Amino acid sequence: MRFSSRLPVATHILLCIALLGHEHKTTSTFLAGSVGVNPVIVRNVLGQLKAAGIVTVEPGVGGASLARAPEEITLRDVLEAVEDDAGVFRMHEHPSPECPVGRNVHAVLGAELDAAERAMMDRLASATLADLADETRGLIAQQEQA
Amino acid sequence: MRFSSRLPVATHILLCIALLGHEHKTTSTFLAGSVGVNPVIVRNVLGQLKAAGIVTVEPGVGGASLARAPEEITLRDVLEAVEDDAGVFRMHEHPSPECPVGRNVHAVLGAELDAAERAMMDRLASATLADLADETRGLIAQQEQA
DNA sequence: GTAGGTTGTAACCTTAACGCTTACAGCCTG
DNA sequence: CAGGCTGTAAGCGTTAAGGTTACAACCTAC
Repeated sequence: MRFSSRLPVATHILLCIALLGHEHKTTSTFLAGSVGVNPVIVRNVLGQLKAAGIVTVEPGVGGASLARAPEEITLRDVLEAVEDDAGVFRMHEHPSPECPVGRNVHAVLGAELDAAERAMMDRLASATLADLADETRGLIAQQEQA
Repeated sequence: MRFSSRLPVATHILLCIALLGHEHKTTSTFLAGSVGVNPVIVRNVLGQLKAAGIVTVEPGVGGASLARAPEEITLRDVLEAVEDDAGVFRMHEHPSPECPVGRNVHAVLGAELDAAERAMMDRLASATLADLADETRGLIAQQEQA
């Protein structure tokens, strides 16, 4: 039971664009070098972020930039951009309709699981790309001082 | 990015034990019938719940019962019993240590993802088996009335 | 206009996880 | 001792993720 690494990869990409975009051309090859994955994966993720209106990509010339202010991009936005929206939890498929428990477990447990998922999503929605960029900038400054 | 169905299966099993345990012998075969899966899967889940101190199982004679009061069993307990504790989110493995972003993304993003996971876990911890059993009992009563 | 670098996809492969099933040893009660 | 149950190992099929290669479409520089 584990999430794919698409959210971390996408966030890494966005941080690179936000922090390094002014001094490097953020091509898929450059980003792939920082993230440590194949450039095709970067292009796929970038495509999903573009479809969600989070970034713009220059075909031909190369490079990506943010389509919105970093304050307007939350981790929830990123997660929903790169993962399918089928929900986090998956019920078992064939509870017996003859059993009084099997007949109702879907409704009772489903409500609880949805609430748990919502709690996680709300937390992710409270973290913006601007927050993460600021924190990262702080760490970089510390490291340069040392 | 989806969870396995072990948590729903385990919860279903516990509800059966809590609600039907006094009138049926809750063998793995009986439980498998209600849940709609193979008896071996029930035995495996039951084994994990037993290891976590949530149920007791009678080898030989057959049948399972709750080891604690339903009020003392939360969905979080169940989740931790049946899923490995490696954490929900998984970072990408090879961010470049040469890139200032790659060097710090793990710390910055990891803290945020941990907080989101904790929010979900806290929500699950607030739902007890007693709550779910009560709700289920309510639905059953409604259905019998109709 | 052409060469070089870039994006956008499609196709294929490998690996890992999940769930299902069969099989069998060990245990208990009637 | 016979029958039913638990505990567990082993193998199979499916699905998803991630990596890689390949190639068409696009843009800029020369």
